[in-house]
Amino acid sequence: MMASAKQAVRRDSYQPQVIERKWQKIWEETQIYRVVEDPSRPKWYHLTMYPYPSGDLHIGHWYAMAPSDAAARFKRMLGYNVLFPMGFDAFGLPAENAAITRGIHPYRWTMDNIERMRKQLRSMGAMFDWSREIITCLPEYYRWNQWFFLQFYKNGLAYKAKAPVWWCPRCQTVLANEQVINGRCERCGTEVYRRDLEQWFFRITKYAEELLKFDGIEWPERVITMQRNWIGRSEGARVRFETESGGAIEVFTTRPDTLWGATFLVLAPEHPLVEVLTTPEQRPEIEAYVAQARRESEIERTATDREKTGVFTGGYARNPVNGERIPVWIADYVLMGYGTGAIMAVPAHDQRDFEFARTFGLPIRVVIQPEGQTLDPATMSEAYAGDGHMVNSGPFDGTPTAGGEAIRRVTAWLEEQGLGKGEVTYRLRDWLISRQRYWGTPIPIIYCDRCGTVPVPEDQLPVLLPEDAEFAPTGVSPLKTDEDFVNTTCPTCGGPARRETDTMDTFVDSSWYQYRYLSPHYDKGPFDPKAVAYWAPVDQYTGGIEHATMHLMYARFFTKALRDLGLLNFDEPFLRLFNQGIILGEDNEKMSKSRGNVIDPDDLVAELGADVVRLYLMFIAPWEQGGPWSSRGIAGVDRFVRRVWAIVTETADMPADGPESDAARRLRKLTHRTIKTVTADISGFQFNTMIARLMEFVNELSALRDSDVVRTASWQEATRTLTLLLAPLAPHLAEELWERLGGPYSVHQQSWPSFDPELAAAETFELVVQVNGRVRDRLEVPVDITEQQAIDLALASPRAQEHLQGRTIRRTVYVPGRLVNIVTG
RNA sequence: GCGGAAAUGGCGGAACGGUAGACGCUGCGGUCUUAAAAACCGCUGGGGGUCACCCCGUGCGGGUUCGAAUCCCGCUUUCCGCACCA
Repeated sequence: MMASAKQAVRRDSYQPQVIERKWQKIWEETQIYRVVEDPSRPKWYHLTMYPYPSGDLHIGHWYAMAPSDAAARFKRMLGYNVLFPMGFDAFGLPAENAAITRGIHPYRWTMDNIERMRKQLRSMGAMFDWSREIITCLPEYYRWNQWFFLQFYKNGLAYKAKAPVWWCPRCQTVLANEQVINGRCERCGTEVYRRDLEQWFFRITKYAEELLKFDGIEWPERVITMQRNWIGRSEGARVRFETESGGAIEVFTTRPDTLWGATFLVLAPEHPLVEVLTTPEQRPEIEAYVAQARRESEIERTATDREKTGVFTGGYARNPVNGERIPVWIADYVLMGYGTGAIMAVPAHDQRDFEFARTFGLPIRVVIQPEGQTLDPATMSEAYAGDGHMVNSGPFDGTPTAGGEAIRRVTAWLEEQGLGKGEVTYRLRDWLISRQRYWGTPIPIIYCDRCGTVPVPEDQLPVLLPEDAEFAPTGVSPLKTDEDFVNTTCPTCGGPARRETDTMDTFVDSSWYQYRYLSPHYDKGPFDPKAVAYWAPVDQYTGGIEHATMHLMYARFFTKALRDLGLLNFDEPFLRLFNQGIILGEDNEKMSKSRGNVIDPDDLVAELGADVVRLYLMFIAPWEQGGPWSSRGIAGVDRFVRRVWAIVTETADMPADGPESDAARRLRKLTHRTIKTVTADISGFQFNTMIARLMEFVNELSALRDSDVVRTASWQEATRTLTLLLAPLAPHLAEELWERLGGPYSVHQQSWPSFDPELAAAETFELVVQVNGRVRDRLEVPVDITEQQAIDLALASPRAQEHLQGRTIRRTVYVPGRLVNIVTG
């Protein structure tokens, strides 16, 4: 007897390995996640950032994708036609490194990784529509990068210019920022420097102003702020300073009202006029300084806390507003990439200029006096950047600076005098897309001695990456040395010509992939306009905060550029954005192989099943926050799942022939209250509190497990509802339970349960009685209690009375549904 | 450095300006068992106590408010991004 009962229990215990495999197979056979355009239903496009195929799916991928899947499934149960695609961001540096260090071709390495990761992704049980998979390193994808490049080129959005790159003189190759370790080449340890190279740019700055507008999109405020700061709009004026050695230095200043206080100019070390202005006696020092600056990163150069360095060129310029002769210096904190690469230094009113002037003994002149005090350059300890009135400024003496008044008047005057003009500049720079690498999209340009720069005609796309590339251990791009690739004929004159050997930044691929998913195999253009009309733009985008500025800015730029080319008819690619946090190791540190704190999702799936992993990831913390992994924590979720399994399977075949007792009615109310709160939670991606509510619900069911309530309609409603509420979170578990409850296939084609507001409403609440803001009593009262009744009850409370002894009541504060606060004198 | 964010028990976290610590973990005690595991039940911020009670408590220092974890000002620490990693 005992033995067979135990066996029966064991045979019917929760076996995720069995049910997960079973349902994944059935879902695939019945293609329930395949989606097509359906104008009869509202669409919902949920996009989660596609992974780089680095090798194995790690827990971070799960953390991005599993809750996204739950959100997408929830929308589907609400009746939306939901598109939830997946693909691979397949070009990039690691594949090329594997080729160099291990002799594996980047294509092989990448495709093998994709094969493995695809399997791992399937184990998650997500509703990805695999028929729409995209892989960016395949010609059917990257030819459209080339096509976009050509459209941009034709429309002045792609251009070539010199820009600095990290150069290793030993390897004779360009290095990425991450390949430069403490100023040295990661491969050979040689000290590296920045060298100018002709490279391709996309003119994102044309859209700087529009990119500052976030109308119609619901993005986290912090991302919007970061993008605003990244674009860095400044209003000011451009002013010309004539030099004595010929040529003029143009500076941009946000404070034209301080022009009379400009006592020297500072050029970026890379500024073209440095060469002209430098006097013979200053030359050795200047050249040494320029060489030094080329070894420093921008972060180092612009650090405001380090000691100011710089060198006098020996040259002078004229301050256009007062004719004063002022020296021209160079300093590394001035960057060629911002403004004009030259600044006028006003040490009295700019902190960096002040420190520079103090370091080198340059004059400081006060031209803005704050009201009620007098600044003296000799005794000032820092620059004064506040308001006041102009002094030592010729015709403008006495002009108040408050409200930008002085800036407006001086700018107008500069324009009148022909000395300068009002201007807006941006910190945002044009997007440098050239990479001196093999594993990327070839830039479709041909150089002909006779015809110059010639774009590859559209009908000759794609320009294919040569397969038989040689990967030198130095890292020199194999395209450069591939004669068959480089040598071609000019499309215009038919003469001998050379191909561009630079490839594109992988951010080009990810700037429009959201549209390729809509018609992944369309070959008449980058996307089928009909599919775009139905699905685009993305309704919900989810991914890491690390993409706040670059990827998300580039994708916005692409959408606006494609709109202006007539390819799209909307302004923004992603209507809503959500950034998930990161999962740390059990030691609260970032997961890394060297720390040995990496959690492998494959192991967890094998041991506990995908549903438990999914649930735990959603339970661990608020999704936008993330947090440390805990083996103990996931064991708790495993217990929860087993309890759900036991309660539902044990009572699945129970007849609902019992009477609806008070306990059953209370359960019914709890069921509806749970639907209400859980729906609100999942709508806002509050998965952790959603699961906590479900745990409370299950704890209650557990308490009733051995009572008569299990034989009631209320119990059946409760277990069916629980299964439906779990469906987005734990899709396999829910499907299996649904089947055992006798529900029709598939639980994922059912509607999200709705609640009866009357049943979900509470009948009483706990009225808190405070005296002077401190809790003194709690009273169970009906929800429809009036203010007067609540106050009377509070005043009558013996516990409150104790604290009211000998005091005068000044006032009472009533918060409906919550509390009464009695305030005494 | 610049830009962005965060800080609550032993741990992860919960909390429309209104009961701080839901839910889970850990720990302690118990039920069941020859025993253990599992499962189930109870307790679990600190201090005091006359044990149906009081005081303290949300990184630190101020402020606003009848009332502050929550809002404001000033700090500290930690994390993320900084344009060729993706």
